[in-house]
Amino acid sequence: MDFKQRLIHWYSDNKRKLPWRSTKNPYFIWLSEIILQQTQVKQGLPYYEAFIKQYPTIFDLANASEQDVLKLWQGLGYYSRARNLHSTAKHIAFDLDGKFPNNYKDLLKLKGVGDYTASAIASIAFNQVAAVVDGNVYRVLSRFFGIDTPINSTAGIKEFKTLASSLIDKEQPATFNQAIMEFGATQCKPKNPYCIVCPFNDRCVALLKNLVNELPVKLKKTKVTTKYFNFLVFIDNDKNTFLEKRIGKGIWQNLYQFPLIESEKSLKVDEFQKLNTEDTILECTDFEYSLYNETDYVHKLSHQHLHTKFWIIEVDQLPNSSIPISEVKKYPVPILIGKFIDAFNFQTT
DNA sequence: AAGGCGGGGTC
DNA sequence: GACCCAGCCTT
Repeated sequence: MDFKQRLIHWYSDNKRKLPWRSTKNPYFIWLSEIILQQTQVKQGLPYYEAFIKQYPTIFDLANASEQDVLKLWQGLGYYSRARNLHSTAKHIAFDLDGKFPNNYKDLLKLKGVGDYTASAIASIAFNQVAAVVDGNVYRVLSRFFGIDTPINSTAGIKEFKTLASSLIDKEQPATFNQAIMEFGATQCKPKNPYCIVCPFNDRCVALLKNLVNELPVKLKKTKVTTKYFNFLVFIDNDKNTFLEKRIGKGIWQNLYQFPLIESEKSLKVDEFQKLNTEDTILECTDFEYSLYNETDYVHKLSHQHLHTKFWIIEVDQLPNSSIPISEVKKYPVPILIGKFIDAFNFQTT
């Protein structure tokens, strides 16, 4: 049997039952693919279920507010996916009259849809012969063929795309694509792959040359920067607080947070007080504050380690731009803020 | 071509 | 700790 035959045979025996595998609805396929970008099935699954329940059609999603979409996306990360998802839903619903693009070329034009996702939707929903290359495919092919071209180099991206395109089963592209990804996810894993029972262990170059742990090759490592965040949790006598919307280009765009002061280092209580006195950040003159967490909570992102302090600031009355504490949970917030809200008992204040 | 963008899981 | 995950976008 050749590669594709043996792979598809393995898939028929070992595939997981996943909800997006029992539909050809391009809206559902698209939704699942966006959710699964850089996200493991286990983590994305509950979000997929929540989205199809809340937004059964692309028109439901298009008619929602971005804030509501972000709220449902809360905790999944890479929030540009949610913003692009909503934007593209509106585009398809209103500009394209609800007609989902049905080929690789047109799918690629959609915001948030790159080569991988366009290939996935084209093959799975429309049976087009378009090879997917995701992290799983890079790993499977680099090991099976013993290719050490860095997978994130321009040459590597091109080489693996060409290779996958030459291997894909033209009679069943949807099955082939899902099979090779499933194989990479559950069998040819990054660490401790199941080579002993692998259907390819008679001719996997990496296994035969003892290079399984060396492949695939990836360039560079991400440099992590450390930042110091001070969130100001205002509370007034009427149980109001402040939230601000994050704008600009950085992390958590369009999500909400307690007013933030970034500092060069972790602030002690007197340093925080000095900062406020000098900069008159707190316009209210009559207030009491306390530090919620004595030791920084360290929130780790891929590129940033956020050393975070929450300062509780009690005042008599906040301006009209404040919101009732009871409404805080309506706003999409970073998981860091969400965990604080859950842990901090507003009622006792 | 390089860097930014989340949060969770594994080893 | 380091690395990975059904990648994409901007510069």
